[in-house]
Amino acid sequence: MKTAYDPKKIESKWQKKWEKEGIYQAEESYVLRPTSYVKKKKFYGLIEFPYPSGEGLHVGHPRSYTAIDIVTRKKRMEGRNVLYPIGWDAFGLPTENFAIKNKVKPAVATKKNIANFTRQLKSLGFGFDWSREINTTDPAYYKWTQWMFLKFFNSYYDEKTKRARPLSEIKVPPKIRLQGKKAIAAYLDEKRMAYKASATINWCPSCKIGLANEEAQGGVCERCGGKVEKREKAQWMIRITAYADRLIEDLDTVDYLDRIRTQQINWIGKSEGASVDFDIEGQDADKKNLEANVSVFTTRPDTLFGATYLVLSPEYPLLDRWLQDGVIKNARNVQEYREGARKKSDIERQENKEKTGVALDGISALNPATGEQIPVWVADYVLAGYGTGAIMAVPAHDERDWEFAKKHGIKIKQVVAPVYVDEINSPRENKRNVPRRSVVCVVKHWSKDEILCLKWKKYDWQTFVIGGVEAGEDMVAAAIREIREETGYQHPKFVRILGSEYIAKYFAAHKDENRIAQITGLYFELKDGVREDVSATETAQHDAVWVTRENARFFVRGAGVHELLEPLLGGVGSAFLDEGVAINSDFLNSLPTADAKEKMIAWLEKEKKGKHTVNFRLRDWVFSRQRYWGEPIPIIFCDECGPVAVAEKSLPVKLPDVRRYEPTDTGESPLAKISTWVKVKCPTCKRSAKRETDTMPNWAGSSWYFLRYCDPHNRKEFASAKSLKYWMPVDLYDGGMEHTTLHLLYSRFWYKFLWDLGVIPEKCGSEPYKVRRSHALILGEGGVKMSKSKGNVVNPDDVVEKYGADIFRIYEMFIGPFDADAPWDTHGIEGVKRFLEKVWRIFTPVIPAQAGIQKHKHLDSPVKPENDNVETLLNQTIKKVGDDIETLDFNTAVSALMILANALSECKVQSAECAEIFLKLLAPFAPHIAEELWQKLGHETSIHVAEWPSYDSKKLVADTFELVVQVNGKVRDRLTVSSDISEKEATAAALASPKIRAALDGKKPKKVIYVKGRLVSIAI
RNA sequence: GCCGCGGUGGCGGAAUUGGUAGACGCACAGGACUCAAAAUCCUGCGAUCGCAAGGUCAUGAGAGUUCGAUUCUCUCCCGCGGCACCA
Repeated sequence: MKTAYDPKKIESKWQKKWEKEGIYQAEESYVLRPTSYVKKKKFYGLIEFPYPSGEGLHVGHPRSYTAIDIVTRKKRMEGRNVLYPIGWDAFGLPTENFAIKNKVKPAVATKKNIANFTRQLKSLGFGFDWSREINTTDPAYYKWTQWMFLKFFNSYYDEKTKRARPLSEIKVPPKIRLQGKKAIAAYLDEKRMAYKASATINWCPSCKIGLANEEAQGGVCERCGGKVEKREKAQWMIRITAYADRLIEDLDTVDYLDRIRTQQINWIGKSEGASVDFDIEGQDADKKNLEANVSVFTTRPDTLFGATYLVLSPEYPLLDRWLQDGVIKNARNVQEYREGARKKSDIERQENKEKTGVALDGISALNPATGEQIPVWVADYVLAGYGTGAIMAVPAHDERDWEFAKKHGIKIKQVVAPVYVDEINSPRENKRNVPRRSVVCVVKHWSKDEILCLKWKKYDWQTFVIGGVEAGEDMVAAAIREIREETGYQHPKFVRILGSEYIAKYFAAHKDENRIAQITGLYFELKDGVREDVSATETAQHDAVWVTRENARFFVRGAGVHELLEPLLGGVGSAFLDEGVAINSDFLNSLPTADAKEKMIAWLEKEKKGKHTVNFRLRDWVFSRQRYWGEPIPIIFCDECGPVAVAEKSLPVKLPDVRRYEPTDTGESPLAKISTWVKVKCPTCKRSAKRETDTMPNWAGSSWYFLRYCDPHNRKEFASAKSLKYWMPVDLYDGGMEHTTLHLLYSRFWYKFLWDLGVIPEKCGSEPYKVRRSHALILGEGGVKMSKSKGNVVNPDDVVEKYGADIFRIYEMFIGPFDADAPWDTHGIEGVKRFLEKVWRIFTPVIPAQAGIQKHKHLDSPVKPENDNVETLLNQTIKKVGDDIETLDFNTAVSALMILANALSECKVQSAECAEIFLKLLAPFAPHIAEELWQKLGHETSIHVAEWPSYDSKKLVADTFELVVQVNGKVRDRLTVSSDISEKEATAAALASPKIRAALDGKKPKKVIYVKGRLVSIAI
């Protein structure tokens, strides 16, 4: 009797059995069962452990979990010792807010939410190893989070070895040691990896919490979406910036999705340049000469000659002193401006980009290159937090400075590059076959008001191609006139180059098609041969100058000159050109031919006026949260000893069980009110002291959870070295893009730090995750984001209730490419339902007849002879499904299974062998139905520990194939031919075809191309 | 503005190193079975011309390379994501 496919009947049955038998439990690395091998290869698959919110599972969760479930199931079937763990990232705001609203304790709410999540996850049949379940709010877990915080507290970053080291290893300079205990302590405090400092932080007034930079992207709170304010507050900070370089460099050693990689690199924002010291001149109220200098950071030291003023951010520290000492004469204006800037929120600063500022009266700076006195300004377009908080402004070469200078009437001076043209050979020859030396100059147009301007001496110019984005036709005409006069050359050619369209137009007008190719070649030459990163777009947006002349020297004005010309020509210096005359050409000529930036840095270093500097956008990690539901920071403040670490043996510092835990407006943690908890004795001097009352951000617990999974029940260590050596690094980690600059960055940093200290064995490598992939969103029906307010949220419980786990899982895999957003489609899931029903129908009737597993040598031939034989398709499917799982192309893997099922459904009789293979391929995707049918086939052990099928590579190709015959690229005929057909035979067959003969129409083929196994292409 | 990704039927999406564009699924239409419905099965399904055989046009637009381009190159347009007064 046929029974209908009823997921409800089978799914919970198998879920219970699998759990009871523990088939998904990872084997310990060191406890070996008699049946397993000593060197069983491991596979560590990881998903981001969920935050157990009150809302329960979202349909987005299973997309990630099913994907990694499929991969790990395949690995298990391939004989790997698989670790696919699960746990809870349970500290944090949403639970706390939920608890406040519903008047329950966060711990209680968490427990309830976890129970609900557990039920939901189990109903989906994931192969998680529940015996390793962890929970960040469990004191046995956060004990180690606190322990690690103390590692940060008690370590410093050794710049020489580029590694974090224990603070005990630091060598305190004798000078400081002589100053006594306090000085030593202060010295050490400054070096700590975790340090408390007063800083301007992002404060969310609605969450009443300080946020890390990463959590306040775009000036908006990551949690509630509200506007973020600036607040001055003493905060625990973690020195992630020390690792900025390594966090970029080591990306080369791992396999991350490209966009994850670039996003991290962007976020860290490395830029290389120089710091330049400007001497400041001025007098204080007592007419005493000021002795001060302002250091700035610039990525364009080569434009130093063009620096015509200096700008300080409103928060610049020296300003306070100068205002106090009466150095600044217009103190009132300056103070007013600073107040105004301080009040502005980040958003206001972003929205209103008009450049405001105040000149500092009574102060000037000296340009170290020109020796010129330049004004000093305060303006809020300079950010306090980046670089030194001050800049040198080069209005001729920086848009922002340009805008500011124009508005406030500040002098603008260009840096001009003289160019030697004899360094490059032309790719083409002139009419007399003499190799012509030529040069291509691409000059960025830096403002709308200025036009590219050429200065030339009396040279014998032959050809010019000149143009400018903003240059009008009249400008070109004027330039032609000028060049005629100057050179006496009567027929210079000018083209306004804006891209190939313009080139084509120009030369089409002159009926000179040859030239088009030449010009196009020019661009290729520029791109491929000279400088790769001059993109086509860039080329089009720049003015181009093309000059063919030997030993010519000319000057080109405009920003970007050096960048673009240097690598091309190799011989450029920097000089400051005023009114067309190179004032400082002596300096220029004294420089060797090398990169202008480097030359300038070398000069600065020689003159002790600056040095090579690298700057990062990344800031230190703000680690304090003024909320209750987080790990207490295990620090005690003592009036005598300062911040003191809680003794290791006293960990964990448990969260006190309290009645009231609402946040406060004062910026203090609710814990501060619990005096019985706050008052403690100083661990060092035993005097009365106070606990730190801030808690950690929820990124803390998630920064190392993957390590705990390796050895989750260890009471002596966060994980044993042995287990870490075996399991780490994670082989495959999937998570959301939204964590790229948060959790992913933090945890990489955290891991590197522990690795530096050696608490993670060297052998594990410096990166925690070998492969990082990212799933995309599941959108609501119609392609909009799912949200409660739109009422388009799909609840996984409902889907499981209606369709069962297997259909749900396959649907989510089939919905589209794993890394592309896809809308939920209520009809689409019906198709998957039909597929599994079909699978059920195909295999149930045959099974009773063949119980006991007989191997059938020959697979039954399909009903329809024109179908390829099933054996080939079977082998192709084994390959396809296996390969697709490796590359996470689940949608096409499911499609391949459907194709095979469709073919099998046309067979009159099914063989057990074929059924077994099909079910094994299906098992990772739909574990329940595969297991049910598998056991009906007579197996007693689970299909999920059965061996993954292998394919016969000889049987991937069918006996015959359809040979396509093209004439001039168009398909004219298709012939069914034997797979081992030779080129000669194929060509002959093609030419013999009547349709082809008709298409040839008596003409003789010029060329015949044969592509093996595919086509014959005839050109006439 | 900068960086990254993408643009293919009514829809989600396939297409190996350039080699039959539209696999698989959905929706839709017609048919078989049925008293009927559901389920299932069969057929069709990019546009256009044609009774048909077959032809022509089609992968955001325009060009280029090629016997042959969704794929490679160039330009332009549009969408998404990230960063953004980062010097």
